[in-house]
Amino acid sequence: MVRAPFYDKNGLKKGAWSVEEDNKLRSYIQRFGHWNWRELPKFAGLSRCGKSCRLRWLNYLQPNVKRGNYTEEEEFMIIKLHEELGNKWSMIAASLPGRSDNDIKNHWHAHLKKRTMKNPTALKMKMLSNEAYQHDADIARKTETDSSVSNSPSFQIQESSQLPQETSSSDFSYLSFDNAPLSGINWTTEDSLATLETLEQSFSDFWTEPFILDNTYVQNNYPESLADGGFSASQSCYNEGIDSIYEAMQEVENYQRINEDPYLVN
DNA sequence: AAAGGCGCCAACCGCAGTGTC
DNA sequence: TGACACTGCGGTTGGCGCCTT
Repeated sequence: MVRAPFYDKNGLKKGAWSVEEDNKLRSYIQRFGHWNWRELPKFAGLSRCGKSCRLRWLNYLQPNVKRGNYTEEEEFMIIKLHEELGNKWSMIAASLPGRSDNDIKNHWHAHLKKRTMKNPTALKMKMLSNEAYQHDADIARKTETDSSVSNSPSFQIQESSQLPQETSSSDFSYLSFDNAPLSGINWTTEDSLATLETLEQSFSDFWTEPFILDNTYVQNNYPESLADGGFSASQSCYNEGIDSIYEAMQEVENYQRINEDPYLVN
């Protein structure tokens, strides 16, 4: 599965990471943080280049890294965001907590790309139906009172999470573009709730994370100008993605609602 | 049972953007 | 302001494991 370990001409180790190396890197970063990737391997006692350490940490060793078993919401988000952002894997990853850009990229090439290529119209149709539904829903919402708590997205999300399992799983079939059922996914009420909470969290994180006083995170993910309240090219780049991510969040909410009402989509 | 092909994923590589001197 | 260093991103590759023949 992984490349056999070997040493390059500079004496740097390449290829698969050993458990011992993982432990060294993990314990060093947990203790001291990653202040300088280039220098880090020397201090951590690793014969690796900084890049390799960084990649290993981000894609594998970070405590919050989620592995395998993509939920259908995650897949939907990836498909939707990829349609709007293209191969901006880091942007897509920003809206999927615990998933690395590399992981998402691999999942796209291994699974989702084939599905969308096999039946692109099915995806497009679904997108359009969601947009149409969103439009109707917006109009309906405007007719109701603004003070109603039940109109808040979080309330609706919680409502939809109370759905019986059968209803939820059957209505996700459009994601399976070759008409084969999605395998390995057990859509449960708990999953639904957890995923939606995750999505809410992710959207919330998108706004709040730049201001978290975790110097590691700020140093590596956001330009200082953001924390300073200034403006930069990088900020505009982030802003560019916000709309798409927000739209994708709405799409996910939409099909949760659709699942709630079996008469909306057939 | 063995061989070959394919899928998947960890890891590498090169380039671009940003920061620092 | 230009050169250099560092970091992050996206494309690509190597190779293990599973599946098919």
